[in-house]
Amino acid sequence: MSARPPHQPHLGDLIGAERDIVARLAEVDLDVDYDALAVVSNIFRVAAMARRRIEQVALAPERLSWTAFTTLWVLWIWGEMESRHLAAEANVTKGTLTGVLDTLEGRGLITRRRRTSDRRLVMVALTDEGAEVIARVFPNVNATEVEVAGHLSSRQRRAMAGGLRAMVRGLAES
Amino acid sequence: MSARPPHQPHLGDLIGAERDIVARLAEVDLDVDYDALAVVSNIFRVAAMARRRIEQVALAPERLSWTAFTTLWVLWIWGEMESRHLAAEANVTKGTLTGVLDTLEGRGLITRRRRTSDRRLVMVALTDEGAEVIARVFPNVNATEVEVAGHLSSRQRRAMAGGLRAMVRGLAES
DNA sequence: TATTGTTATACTCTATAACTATA
DNA sequence: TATAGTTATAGAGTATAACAATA
Repeated sequence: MSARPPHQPHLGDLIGAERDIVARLAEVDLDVDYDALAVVSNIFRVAAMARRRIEQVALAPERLSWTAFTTLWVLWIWGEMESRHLAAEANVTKGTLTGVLDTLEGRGLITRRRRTSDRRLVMVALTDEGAEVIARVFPNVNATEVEVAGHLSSRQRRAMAGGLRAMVRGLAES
Repeated sequence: MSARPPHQPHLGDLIGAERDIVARLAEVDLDVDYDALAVVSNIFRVAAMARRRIEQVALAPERLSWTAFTTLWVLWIWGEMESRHLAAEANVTKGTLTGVLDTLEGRGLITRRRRTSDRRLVMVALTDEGAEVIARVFPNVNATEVEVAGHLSSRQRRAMAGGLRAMVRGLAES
């Protein structure tokens, strides 16, 4: 039982929140996997906090949306790429990608060209200015990532990275 | 150097992707914290995959959006609550919450009532039907969480949960 | 017939800010 | 003056489906 009065939820008191959840779910007599709940719900918490911070600190000053940044990043790392692969990498539908590419093309950051061998395909590449933008933005993104992961010991960081990779691999298969 | 030909990115080959990133960032001669990059970017990956799966498996059949589910969940755990606290818990702005509550109220899942002591405040609570819905939906959400976290050993799960809590606490303070 | 990219529709969520009613 | 909730606006993302061009 929590000593905290009702109508005043935890608001950042994570351990207290988790205790409340256990107590409440015991009341309603449901069979719950609390370890899985803790892992997944805290991944959502960290992801939301980190994304918000990156958007405010690194992306908003450059007027880049999250997806626009991801798109530039993928093109920066892997170079010119078919549109369908770019959509898969950036984790957006092809419809969404069309809109994002329209915006980035209008701002002169990417180019599109039809493939001659298969004229259904569109190749997307960074322009010089697009490369300049992502090279300027990424260090600020990484600095925010350092801030986020900096609350871990280096041992914790390694364990986290390993566990996350295992989850990504497992989810990609199933 | 990767043996993978250009124009065929990794698409699920996580280790290969991370190797490509290291190689490419060395080329452009930027000082990068790869540990922080790996932790944060893989948190985003797992969060996106898990959220998509939960939405498809558990929420879509009940016609609940992610935020609507979160709202019902918070009310289920902590009971009747001031609207401003509910917004903070559900991680949405008060404007967004107004819209979500309109929808849920229209479907008879929650109620709103003005506080008489301070008539600026609105108290939000589950209806009986709202409690039935969340009690029916949550086990399916938790089952998906088990699927997501099930790719970890129990030792990894504990390490993950601990690390994530440390990050949440650290981010909440700074 | 199947695939790629584009277009269209409808919905959800976001940030921001103005507005009201209350305190 | 400050606060809580509502309303309004514009933008970004989603799913779904229809469509034209191409294979």
